[in-house]
Amino acid sequence: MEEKRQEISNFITNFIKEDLAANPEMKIHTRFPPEPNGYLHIGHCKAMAIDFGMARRFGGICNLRMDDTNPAKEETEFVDAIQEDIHWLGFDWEDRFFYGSDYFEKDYEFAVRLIKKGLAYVCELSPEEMRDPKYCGDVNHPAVSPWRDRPIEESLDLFERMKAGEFPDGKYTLRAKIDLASGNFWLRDPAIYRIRHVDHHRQGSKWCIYPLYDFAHPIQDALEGVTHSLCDINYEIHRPLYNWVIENVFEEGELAYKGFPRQIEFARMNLTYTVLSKRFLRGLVEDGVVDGWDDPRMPTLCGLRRRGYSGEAILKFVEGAGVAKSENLIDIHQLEACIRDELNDTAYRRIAIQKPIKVVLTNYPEDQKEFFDLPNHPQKPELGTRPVPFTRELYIDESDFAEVPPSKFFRMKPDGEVRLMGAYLVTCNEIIKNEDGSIKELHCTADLETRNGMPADGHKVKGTIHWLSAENVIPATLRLYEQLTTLEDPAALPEGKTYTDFLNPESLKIVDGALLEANLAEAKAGEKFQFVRDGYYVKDTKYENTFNRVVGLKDSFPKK
RNA sequence: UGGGAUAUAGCCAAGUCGGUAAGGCAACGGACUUUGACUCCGUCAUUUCGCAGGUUCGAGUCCUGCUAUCCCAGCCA
Repeated sequence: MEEKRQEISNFITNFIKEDLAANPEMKIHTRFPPEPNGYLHIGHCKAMAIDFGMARRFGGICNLRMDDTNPAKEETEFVDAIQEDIHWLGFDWEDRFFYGSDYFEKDYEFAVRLIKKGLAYVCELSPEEMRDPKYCGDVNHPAVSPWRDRPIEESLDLFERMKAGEFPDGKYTLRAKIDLASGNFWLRDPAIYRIRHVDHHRQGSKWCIYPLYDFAHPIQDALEGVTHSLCDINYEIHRPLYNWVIENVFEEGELAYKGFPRQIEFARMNLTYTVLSKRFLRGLVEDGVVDGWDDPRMPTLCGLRRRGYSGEAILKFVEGAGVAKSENLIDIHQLEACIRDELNDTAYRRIAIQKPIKVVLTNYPEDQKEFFDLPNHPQKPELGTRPVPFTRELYIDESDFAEVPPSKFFRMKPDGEVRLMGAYLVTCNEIIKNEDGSIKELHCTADLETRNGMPADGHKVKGTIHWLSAENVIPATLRLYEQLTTLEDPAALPEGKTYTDFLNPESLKIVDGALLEANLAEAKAGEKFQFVRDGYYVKDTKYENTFNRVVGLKDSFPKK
């Protein structure tokens, strides 16, 4: 099974195989470079699975690197959360944990090197001017910088003074001298350093100039010995710039392999009904729409974890979705199928009654109590059984009774025989109603000749329902979750609308007054169960006697 | 209109030298069932791989020309 999964090929493995064939000595080295400006969500899992997965598959290694070159956006608090989530998914960077900011000194040296080579210059176009067509050009006209031919010595001096803090934000930039007429805008002398008088979360006030991604990233990759820099397809257009930096910054012998690191891009993953916009998610948290970043409805890893997803199931999903370059919108059913598969195999079965109806067995002695052993898992006897008490007064679920049954209704109905799972066959004789016409209780008689649900004469009984003795219940709260928005394709947001316009008002349904098997009071937070005929639940880590539904037995998301 | 990319079933996706369209999800039948679950069996691209031509004994794979969609002009990553 594991081996088969390893054998699944995609275009990235093919590229790496080629590279390996050309460089038999090469040890595959990748990196996962999240920016610590938020929580990891399921979209990040794809990159993580590819970065760590490729290294694992080819016997190589994968670094973890916090990409923190923009001091204005990054915070220390996210760093720990990111590491925890990666470990939770089962990946490990061993001792190779880095920060992009570790390389600020080197970045600076390399920038100086570029200036000296005449490949970078200090530009003093303001941000506004940079956006002005007069200077930035357009598809048919090249960009212009009046400072492009500034003498090397002058650029060197200005750059040093930029570093020394002599100038305000935005006054100067360092630009790579590449091609102002390129059709690829990222080659039109991109800025590689900017002035920002902002404290960095790790470097404090040491720096007031910071390198930009396009300059810093290839350098980080190269310095760490990364051979394959795998990233999402947005960076495809940046690849020529990535290669330019690698080729022009490093001297002969400074790189482990000629032509490497190599950047390879893949399409990011989109999921139906799942908005991964950080701004939207933050808004939900700030506006109190959800419980926090770990609200079980959130697509964050901590949210999915609290919902009851396992890292294994999420990875299986990501791997099943595949790796390609085409735009995609993956059906959320595919994620659900993965966790349902796992839970069906591992979850202990317990009984929960969402909406109780009292049942009185009129022919069962009031002072009698017996125990039936119910299996913890129908297909796995090795998981054992538990004794479940049975008495004259029981509860069944509202949905298991129909006063006027539709056709093919095999559960409890007037004068119909039904099996109480693992116990007796019973027949409903009488419906006792409240004054308002609602059902107060059902009076039934049990066929006391049956044991463990098998009729003495062997006749077939189609319906089986679950039940709990009135002496064996604890009140509990069930939380049933649906998708946060009603938008099937998050990319198809109608013009002028925001995701908030599509919030699903029924994304959380709280069922109070449910009855659970009393032994569930002792369940540990995070433990998972299947509640008979209802779905898979996990004991909420935040609330007493509260269970979050992970997935229903069938789908929880709407059909088209 | 400049540059970059993508196009195989309802949704993903495999398809190394051209050799006769994997797999998963979803769906639909049916069997089984002490969870209407699970499991099992079957169906689900055959004038077909965005469209149109061409090369070839043979094309999803090669060539030519179209079309559609997405991304790019941050001193974000």
